[in-house]
Amino acid sequence: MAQHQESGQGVGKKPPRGDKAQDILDAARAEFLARGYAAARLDDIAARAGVAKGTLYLYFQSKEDIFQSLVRTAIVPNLAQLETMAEAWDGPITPLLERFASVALGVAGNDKLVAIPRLLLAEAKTFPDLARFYYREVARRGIGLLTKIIAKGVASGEFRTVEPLHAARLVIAPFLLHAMWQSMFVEFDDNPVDPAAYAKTHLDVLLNGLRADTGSSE
Amino acid sequence: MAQHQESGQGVGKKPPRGDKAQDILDAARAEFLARGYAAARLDDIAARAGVAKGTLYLYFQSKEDIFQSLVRTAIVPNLAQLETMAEAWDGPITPLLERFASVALGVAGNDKLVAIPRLLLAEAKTFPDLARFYYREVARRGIGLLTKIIAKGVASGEFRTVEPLHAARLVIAPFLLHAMWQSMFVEFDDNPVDPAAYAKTHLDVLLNGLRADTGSSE
DNA sequence: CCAATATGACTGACTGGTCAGTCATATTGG
DNA sequence: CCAATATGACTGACCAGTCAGTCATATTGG
Repeated sequence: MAQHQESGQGVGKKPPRGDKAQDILDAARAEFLARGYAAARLDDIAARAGVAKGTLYLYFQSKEDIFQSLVRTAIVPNLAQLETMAEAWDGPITPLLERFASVALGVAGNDKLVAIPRLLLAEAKTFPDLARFYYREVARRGIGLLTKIIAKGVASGEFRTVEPLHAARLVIAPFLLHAMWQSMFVEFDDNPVDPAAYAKTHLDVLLNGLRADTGSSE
Repeated sequence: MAQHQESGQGVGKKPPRGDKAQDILDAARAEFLARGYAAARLDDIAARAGVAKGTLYLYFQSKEDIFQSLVRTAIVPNLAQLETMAEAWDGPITPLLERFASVALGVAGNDKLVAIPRLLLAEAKTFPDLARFYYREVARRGIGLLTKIIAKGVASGEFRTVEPLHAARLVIAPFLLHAMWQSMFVEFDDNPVDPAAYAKTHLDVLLNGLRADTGSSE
């Protein structure tokens, strides 16, 4: 019974196959997200992906391998793009940070993108290799990028003297909080914040706090 | 079935053993923390607590009940204390926020305290009741407290006009980021930040950003 | 052009191990 | 001596991973 076939529907000829591996990863993300790594069942992942359980093993070695693939493909692809943009940037830093914030706002509100770090947070102890990978490819890289940008702003006198590594964290922390809050509490959060307005307040306060114009001591 | 009760428990005589329920909860926290809820084994929890598996069921109904008890006893007890302090506070808001920050710094660096929200973040979808409980008793309450404080600062003219709910989040976000970063990456973080210095930079930038003295527009 | 044959992607019933929860028995202390 | 408390071997459900079999499609050769 049962076959598949995506034949008929065809977008053109009849590619007998969409990318099954990708279907499986999408299904896996949804299941892992909903139940956690340990509690997610391969039967459910297979069902959601529209394949039989055995098929999973044609594309992946094990449940763990599926999880790993998921994490490895989740390196926000924007990161490289942001790096290039930052590299080329010439004028004042403030608008560059504003660009960053709008990207961050999009990421923080996108459940698919937030899902991976959230899972990894829960499973970091179980998959130290993955945690290390994520640290290197995403966390350290992202913070490093921001650190350089802030340092440039400090050097140019646009910002007052702060430890750039600290300030870099201050830039993204509010987005992280927002993402976590969302994913835990959406369903029953009375008095939810408007993400765009929140981001605006954040940047407003942060930039005002970083700006060199106050004669503040210290 | 099953009943528990901590009857005698006496602090007096010579309890050959302290409060077993508490021992079990401590052991459970450690195991849940290390492996996640689903992967933690009751056998291990029992072993770590120094009791037999059956004993767990004299004190708790089920694995889920243990987890729930853990979360319910984790309401940072400081919260009530902070609420009282804030209530009574009279002078300028800035030093009050500094007090808060130092408490937050302690919490963010304490693995035992961070463990619970981290677990809950992973399991929120599986235990919506617990998530709601935590939202009401910790998250909303904590944010509410900070919101009121900020609002007072805005009303008094100490801070410029900002949405207090947003600013409240800005206060704690960097501590959350720190806690998450720690628990995921400690083992291989080259270039770790000094928590106290980081907190200092945070407050410095935030307060400078909130202060009403800049003639800045907006 | 159309059998006959070959291929391998895909299936899903099955197995073997794991673990939450039970309960008959043992221990403790009043 | 008998509750109350504690034990740990046991059971039944559950699920990751396997593998013998199916069938749609491709290839061959008549």
